[in-house]
Amino acid sequence: MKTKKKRGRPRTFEREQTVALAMANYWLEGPQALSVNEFCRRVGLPKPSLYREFGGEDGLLAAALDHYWESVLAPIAERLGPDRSFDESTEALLDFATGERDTPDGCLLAKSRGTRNRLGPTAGARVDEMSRALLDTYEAIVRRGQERGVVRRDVTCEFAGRYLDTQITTALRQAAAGEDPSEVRAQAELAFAALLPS
Amino acid sequence: MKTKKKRGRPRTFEREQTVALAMANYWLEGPQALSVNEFCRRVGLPKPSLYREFGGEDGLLAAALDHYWESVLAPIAERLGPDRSFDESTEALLDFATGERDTPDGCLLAKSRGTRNRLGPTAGARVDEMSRALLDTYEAIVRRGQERGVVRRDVTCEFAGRYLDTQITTALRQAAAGEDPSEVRAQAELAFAALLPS
DNA sequence: CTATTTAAGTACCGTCTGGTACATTAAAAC
DNA sequence: GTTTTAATGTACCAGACGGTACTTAAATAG
Repeated sequence: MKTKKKRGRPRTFEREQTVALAMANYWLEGPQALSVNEFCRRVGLPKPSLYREFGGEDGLLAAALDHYWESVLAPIAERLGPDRSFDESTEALLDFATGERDTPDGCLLAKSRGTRNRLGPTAGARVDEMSRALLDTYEAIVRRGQERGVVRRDVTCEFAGRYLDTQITTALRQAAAGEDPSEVRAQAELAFAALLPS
Repeated sequence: MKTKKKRGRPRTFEREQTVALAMANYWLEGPQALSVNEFCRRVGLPKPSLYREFGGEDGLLAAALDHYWESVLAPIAERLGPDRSFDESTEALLDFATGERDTPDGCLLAKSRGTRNRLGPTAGARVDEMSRALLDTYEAIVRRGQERGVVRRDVTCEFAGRYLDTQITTALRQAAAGEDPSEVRAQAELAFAALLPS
């Protein structure tokens, strides 16, 4: 299909770049702390352009979350695949939570989950989907660990998956709050140790 | 000393009652979610009275936090005294975090800590003091547990105290988010198990 | 050329926020 | 009585918020 020329004024709006900027800004400050006004001011974008493209604050955050999933979380989740051991997987998760990075501290999804009930319907639904996908990943990690005998079997993998989720979320929150990464990591490792066979 | 009569119009403002209402409302909704306007509207209090008594939002929250400490946390902390075993202490903490109550879910101090950097100077200082006092309590609980051999000795009691604080804060946050109390309790108990001797 | 279509961007809307000026009221002091 | 003091409460402030009407600009269609 040929891209037939459109009729009106040509678009100068760069959607991808705007979404990336939205992700970076929401990531840095948290969804509740960044206003539409402030974001438009920062990136030099007229508000009507934003509203035409994203429908409003809810749509902008949803687009930012989608981009965050595609560019940050999905690649990490993939690398937690079945060829990795339980220890390697938890190690990788802790690296993400507390490692040195050029990106903001913490996790955009974790910050969004922290204010879940103050999100719009679209962004809220995205958060729920992604949380569900993460939980499934954690559950699979635990299940493989149980099969290989490195995770205790007297808890269900669903429960242990939720426990893993809770502990990682906690570590991400601490990292975002600026706590000492080595302290955060040590506490998380202690929490993970509760999953080992007794 | 005799209470000599004051000169101007007599005061009808009830400070204690207002502080109690402020505590209840901040507890229920979180410090960031309750505006001065909304609070005054709810309790039928003119804003100038509030500003004369508390100086502003910061002072009101600080007063509410003081009241919370005196009426809620200090009585609990006292009951965690040296006559209690480690298990009894953690049990009592979990009861506070997840038990049935007539008060709001979660903990006003925990909610305030979650938004520490958006607090005013006075309320922020109160939060820091109370957090410090809690940490000391947790550390003492761990130390007694170590002395009695029910807590592993290969971690410092400072570190284990911070770990306890992290886990209790997490449980309180989950409870405030409306998660199933038995699930919250089970996860916290698993996390506490990491402190037992191996 | 003119008409039409589409995007860009100024300038505004109503609502809420934390905070306050000021007129009013009720007591004690004289 | 009048004056003085201190509390009350209406009515306001400037600024920020999410969102939008409308003018202007830039392209194609005829």
